[in-house]
Formats: sequence, C-alpha cells, structure tokens
Amino acid sequence: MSATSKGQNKREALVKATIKLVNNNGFHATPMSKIAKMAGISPGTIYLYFENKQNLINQVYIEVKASFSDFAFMDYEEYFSVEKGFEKIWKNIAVFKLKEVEEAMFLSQCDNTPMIDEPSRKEGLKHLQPLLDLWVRGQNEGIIKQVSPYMLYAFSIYPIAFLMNMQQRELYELSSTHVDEAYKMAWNSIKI
Amino acid sequence: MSATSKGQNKREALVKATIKLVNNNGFHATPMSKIAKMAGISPGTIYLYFENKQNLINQVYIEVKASFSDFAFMDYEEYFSVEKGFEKIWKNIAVFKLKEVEEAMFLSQCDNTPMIDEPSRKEGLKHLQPLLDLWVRGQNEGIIKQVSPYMLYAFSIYPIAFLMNMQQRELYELSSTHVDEAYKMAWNSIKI
DNA sequence: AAAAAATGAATGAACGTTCATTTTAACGTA
DNA sequence: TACGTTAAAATGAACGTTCATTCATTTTTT
Repeated sequence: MSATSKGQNKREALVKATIKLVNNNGFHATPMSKIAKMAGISPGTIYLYFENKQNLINQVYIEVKASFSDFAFMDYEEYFSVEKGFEKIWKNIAVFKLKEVEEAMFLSQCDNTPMIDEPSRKEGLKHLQPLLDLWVRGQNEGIIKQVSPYMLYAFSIYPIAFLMNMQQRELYELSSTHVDEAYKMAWNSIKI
Repeated sequence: MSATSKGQNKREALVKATIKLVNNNGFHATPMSKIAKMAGISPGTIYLYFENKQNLINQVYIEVKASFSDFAFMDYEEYFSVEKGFEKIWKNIAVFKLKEVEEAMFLSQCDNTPMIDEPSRKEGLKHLQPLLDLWVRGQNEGIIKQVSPYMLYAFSIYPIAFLMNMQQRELYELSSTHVDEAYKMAWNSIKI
C-alpha cells in the first residue's frame, strides 16, 4: 500500500472519529487523545494532517458540508420542472438527514454552536446555489411564493432537521409515509 | 437589602452571565472563573448556588425554557378559536425569538448539543402542552392537518429558529412585514 | 458576639501541542 | 533478490497551561 493511500485512510479515520466523538460529547469535551485513540493512531500523528484542533474541526465541517451538498443535488438536472426539481432535492436532503444521521447531527451541532469559525461557515454555505436558482426560476414562473430564499428555506428545508432530531432521540419514527407527508407540507408551504 | 434578595441578584447575574458566555464560546469553553467575573462575584461563590458546572447549565436551561414557555402562552386563552389561538402563540414565540435573542440562541445551542443531560431536556419539554392541545382540537374540528404534532411543530414553529439565526448573523433582516409573511406560511403549512 | 455569606489562593487532574526518538518505506547497488 | 542507506511517517512521553472545585480565612449580616 502506498504512503498516500495509507495517509488517506488515517485522515478518513480521523474525520470519522471526530464526527462521532463530537456528536456524543461536543467539541471542547472531546480530547485530541480520544480522537487519536478511536482513529487507531497516536495523538502526535493528528498534527501531520491538521494544524491544530480548531483546524481539524473546521476541515471536518467543510468536508461534511460538501458531502451533504453533493448528496442534495444527486440526479438533479437544471432542466427539471420546478416542482420535480424541488422534489428531487428535497427528498435527497431528507434521505441524507435520515440515513446519514452521524453527519447530519454533526452539521446541526456546528450550525448552532460557536465551534466553527466564520470563514469556514461561509465556505460551507457556497454549495446551495442550485436550489436558490431553482427557487428564482419558480418565482419567475409564478409557481413559488415571492418571499426571501431564507423564508423558503426556513419553511421547506429546515423542518427536516427537526424531524431528524426527534427521530434520533427516538421520540418519533419517520416511516416513508411520513416522509411523503412531510414533503407535501414542504412543497405546500413554498408553492403559491 | 435582605440576604435573600441579594442572593437572588447573584443567582440572576450568574444565569445571565452563563447565557451570554455560552452563546459566545460554547459550554466547555466558558470557564467558571469567567462566569464569576462577569457576574461580579468570586468563583467559589458559584458553588453556593449550584452544585457544579453541569448542574449550573442544566438549571439555566430549565429556567430559560420555562421563561420561553411562559412567553409563548402569554395572553392565550383556551376558549380562543383554533386559528386565533395559534396566531397568538405563534406570534408570541416569534417575538421571543426575535427580541430575546440571547435566550433564544442559548436554547438553540442547548437543543443541538450534548451539553444538557437527558432529565433536564425532558423537564424543559413539559410546558408545550397547551399548543399540543390546541392542535388536537383543531384536528377534531377538521381545521388542522391529521399529522403528528412533531410534523406540525417542524413546519410551523421550528422555522422561526432558522429566521432568528439568519437575523442574528445579519444575513437577513426580519421586518414586521416579513413576520406576517412568515406567520401566513406557518399557518398555511398546518391548516387543511 | 455568633452565624451566614463570600472570598480567592491552592490543588490536582486533564488537555493541546511539541519534538527527540523509533519505525517504516523507498531507493540504489551488486 | 539481499543489503545498506536515506528519507518519510509515526510515535508517545513530557511540557506548560487551563480549569473545576475546595476550604481555610475574611467579610457581612443578624
């Protein structure tokens, strides 16, 4: 095995361990030593891949956010109708949040916490453009409500995070019927 | 000034300081010494009011949650029509989240973080019953969608937290027009 | 003068980070 | 292939700092 691919493995292991431990304990309550142990390497080795703890968390955030965005626009094409396009993206996001729970919870924690620095936050926001574009198109076609994209996001996408949270705390079971219900409510809240 | 009321003041100062510092730095990155300093007392004195740091944060969470709930049901009466009742509660919550930003951000961080222990989380959840009751009544009257209260909450109440977040990060300005828009979207998403 | 409240220096444990040392991989030569 | 040499990667004990918590002492109240 080449040094590079071995390096990739350790980096990957570090990222995975960070996500899991931060989910369970929070950023400042997960020591580098534990991250190292869970990744199966020595504490010192972390610093071959990341500058320091803050940099580690920022990088992990950016990467998870990117992977989320990739997932969100999987199989989405710009020539889709506004309604079909939205359905595709919404359901992608729902699948991600309900199946990739570790990553989704990690993002949710990062987004509601001062643990990520501002540049990395900005970096993570870049990828959502296609959805914004879709909404503008929908507004031009008279299909989507003429309100700020923040409003559209708040009422159609953001609720998924809450459902994920409840599902995770085992307060609520989201069957595929429920997901369909939820999608209808989401679409209903943004369509004219 | 009596010893009791002085004690209350110190306790209050501690609670306020905790909220502010945890908002800015996160739970584990706010030392007891800083909380004490901001509250204008000595570190040791904290332990006259709270068992330890975990207990402090749990208590603050429970109290802020209670104050949020009180605010949510201010001027609400059970004899209100479902629509009027929901509007009252929704707008109360909106005012709280947009005006009492410190407390709202604190709750948002607590709810997305492992910093609060499970019993305190449960404790904080108790107060929302009147809203659930209202929804059940609305469902019986055929006004409110026949879906889980989690779903109703996700699509009508939870979005306010996102708008608060954006407002706080100065990415979005929520005028009273926007609040009305948002209310209509919320009502629209739960009514049949 | 006694009791209650508050103090803040001291304690010991935990953590992020470093770096001298060891281990592993890569390469060149015969 | 086998061996010796060099470079790269990884290690983990040690360092310095920070922090939650305690308690002997001081200050305030009764």
